[in-house]
Amino acid sequence: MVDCLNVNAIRMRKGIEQRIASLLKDTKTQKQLLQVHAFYIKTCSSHNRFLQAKLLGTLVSLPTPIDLHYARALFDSFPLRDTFIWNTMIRAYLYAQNPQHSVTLYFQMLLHHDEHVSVDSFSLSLVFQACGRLLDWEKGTKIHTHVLKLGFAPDLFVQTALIEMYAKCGHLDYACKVLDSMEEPDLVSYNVLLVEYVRIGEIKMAHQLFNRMPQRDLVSWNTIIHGYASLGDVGTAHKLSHTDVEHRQQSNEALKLFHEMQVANVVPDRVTMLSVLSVCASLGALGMGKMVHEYIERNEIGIDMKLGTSLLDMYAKCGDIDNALRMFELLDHKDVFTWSVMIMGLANHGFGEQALACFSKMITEGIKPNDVTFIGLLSACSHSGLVDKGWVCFKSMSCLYGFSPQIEHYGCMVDILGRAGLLEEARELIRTMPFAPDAIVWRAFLGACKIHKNVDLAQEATLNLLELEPHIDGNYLLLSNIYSQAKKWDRVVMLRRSMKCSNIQRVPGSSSVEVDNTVYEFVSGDKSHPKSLEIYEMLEEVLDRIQCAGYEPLTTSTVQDVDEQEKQNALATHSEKLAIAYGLLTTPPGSPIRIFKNLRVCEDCHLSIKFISKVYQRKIIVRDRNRFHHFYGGSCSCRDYW
DNA sequence: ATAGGGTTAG
Repeated sequence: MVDCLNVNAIRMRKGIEQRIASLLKDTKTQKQLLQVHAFYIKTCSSHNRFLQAKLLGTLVSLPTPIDLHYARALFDSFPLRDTFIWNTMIRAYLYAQNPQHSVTLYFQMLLHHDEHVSVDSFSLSLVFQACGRLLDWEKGTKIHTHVLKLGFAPDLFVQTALIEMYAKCGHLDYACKVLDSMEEPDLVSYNVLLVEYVRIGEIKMAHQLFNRMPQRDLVSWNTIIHGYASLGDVGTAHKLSHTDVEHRQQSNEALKLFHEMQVANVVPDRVTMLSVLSVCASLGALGMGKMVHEYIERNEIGIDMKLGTSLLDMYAKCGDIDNALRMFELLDHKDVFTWSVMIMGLANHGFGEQALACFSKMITEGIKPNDVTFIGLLSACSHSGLVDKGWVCFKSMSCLYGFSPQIEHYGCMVDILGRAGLLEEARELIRTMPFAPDAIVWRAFLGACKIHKNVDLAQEATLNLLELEPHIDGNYLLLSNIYSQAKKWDRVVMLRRSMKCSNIQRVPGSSSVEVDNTVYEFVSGDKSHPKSLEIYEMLEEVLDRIQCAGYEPLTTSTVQDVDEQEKQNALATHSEKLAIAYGLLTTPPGSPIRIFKNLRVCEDCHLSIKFISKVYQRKIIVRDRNRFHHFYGGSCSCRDYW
């Protein structure tokens, strides 16, 4: 009789345990887990280590962020904790962005060997990941000695974690040593090192490693392509002070690798698409970007938030703001990235009011802005001349949203004020802001001095700018422009001379135009195109026709004191005019022409493109260094405010 | 159990 009861009790208990285990399998949120936990406490009179481990393990593996206090309470409530449970808690801290606690717990674990808890290869690889994230090389090295003492040196996962730890802490040499010492490194061991090379921008080292890898998988290809793509992006690579040409080379290398990857029969996925789209965005290659979009649709790669944001960004940066807006509307889920990209896109196209409206809508929908969102907003105000609204944004940033403005935000404000002609106010802001002004701030101010023809303020700004960036030709040219506007030719000559003395190379202005998915590039006076003759004939026709319509060359925007005819000749063959002539020649009437210029458009080109858009009835979209100009029917979307 | 992804001033 007694035996029979026991058997039934055991059966029942087993049934409940199975029920709990299967409930845990379907647990998706912390709330659900709390319910299962409550059920466990109510029904399981005795402790079950297996189920406890499962409870904690499920909690830690939830796709949503978890409450670490609850996880820890769960962990502390277990009377007997085995290695697996300890490891799970270490993992919980690691995943919840609290690696410091992972390390602490690891050391506590070492002290608990009386409970027959012993560190294993899982504990070690987790704690190395934690050290890596903390950049704590000293602890990492110390724990490295545990590996040797405990005999885990040959473990593949431990070795891989060691590589990552050393690499993240900046000791690439040690990381390489570990890799070289491995008898059978697998793909992941190589990939973690590859990722770290790319992260620190060591693309050459990354590529060398990539070349000597015994095999390459999707992650390897995506990593190296991403490496080139991110270096090719002017925004991120500025810190590394690469030139435009280098950016372009890196972008093209990314595209080349994308091609090689397909030749190697590795099927690109959404991650690959993100890199390729960012390359299209930075090159301004709309045709290529559209092809990527089609590829995504054809291969049924779902457009999630990240991919959608990337597509949106590509369209905006390639000048196709309509498709950018369409993409934005199509997305069901938008986060602060998506909204910020849209705001920035509208800002760069000169749609200031729409950018502000977009921000309001974002707030209504409960999305919290971040510091980047405010860069977009302020830049919208600056491109559209919205001074008061700019101040409101700037002030609301700290008052309403709790951000303290960074130098980028001050830079935008300086630009807003300066462009609007409030030079003294801009100068005062530079003086009082809590940052030492950087080159970008001075350049913005100097640009404003140029627009408003203030030689005195320009001079002071230039001294500061040249101290910070003595090797950038554009800085000299900016001042040279200001001098020549004021007809101070002796100063212009002086500047030229000092440029020559310092051996500063001029970056030539160049413009490109995409025809049939091929990008053609022109420099000023370019005769290298096979159809050069036709292009110049076209250009002559264009100049004739716009002159009939009232265009007069703005020779004041030339930088040399030569005679009027020479000035006109120099202006007439500016790269953007050549690119447009080629566009008119090769694209069907009525179709839009998209031009990309590496520098800012000069005033004469801006004026003549307005006329061309009217005479030839074309939409002409120009992306210059700063923003987009949409020319149509004789006027420009910037309303001459740039 | 370890590896890869989207926004940033002119």
